[in-house]
Amino acid sequence: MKNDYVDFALLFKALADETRLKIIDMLSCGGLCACDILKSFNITQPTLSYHMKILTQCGIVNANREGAWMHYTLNHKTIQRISEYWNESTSNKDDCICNKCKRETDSCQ
Amino acid sequence: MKNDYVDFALLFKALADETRLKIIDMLSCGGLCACDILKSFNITQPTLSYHMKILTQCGIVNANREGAWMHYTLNHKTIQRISEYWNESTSNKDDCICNKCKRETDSCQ
DNA sequence: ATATCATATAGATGAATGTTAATATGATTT
DNA sequence: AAATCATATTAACATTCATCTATATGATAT
Repeated sequence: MKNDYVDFALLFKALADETRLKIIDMLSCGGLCACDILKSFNITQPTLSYHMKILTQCGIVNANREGAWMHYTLNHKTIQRISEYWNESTSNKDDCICNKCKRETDSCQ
Repeated sequence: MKNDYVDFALLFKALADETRLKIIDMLSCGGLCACDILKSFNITQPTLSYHMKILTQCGIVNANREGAWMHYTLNHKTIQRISEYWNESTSNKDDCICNKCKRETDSCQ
């Protein structure tokens, strides 16, 4: 349970940047290579590389080398997990953590 | 369009922290006051106040003073907006930004 | 009005983040 | 094997973030 918070905080951290949100949007109807993505931004190539690393390491984006190019696609499994987490975490549920907190004060660490 | 990225980056930034994710989870089946939330964490009262400010300022959490207490609830409108943004941004769409980028190279700033 | 309880603000601090220039690595072409 | 194109890594830097202690404010109870 606590691990969930850590894991998803990491995923949301990857989404907490305009550049990366735009990259995700750009990948939504198919893959692109780094050089194509770069054209749409006023950032240097190392900066893009840094952002792509964040997106790939947390599993939101897949990276595939195609010769000299890196081809990036969205990882829809992770995208779905984020969606599900958000829906579940923000909706009423029987085994809610808040009930637990009311019962046993120290159990929510 | 660009504003969307900035706005949602701010919302995801608010979600990019374990403590705040847990607070959201705790509020999911009803409201709580700050002092009750505080009991579940090993943080000081000012630190909690800081986190609540981040969550309320971006509109994810509602704050209502009830006498000496602050009563916090989830703002389901914002929560829904986040859900919709994520679904739309990560799914295929006709007017996708990537098509735009392919047509006119400089139009994606 | 004073004391107490609940919350907010200010200032300080160490750690993490986003960026760049410079350089390295990896793949393709000549 | 040398040159070139595409991408990654390193080191440095300014900025932002999460946290604390100390203090202030706001509300209730005595």
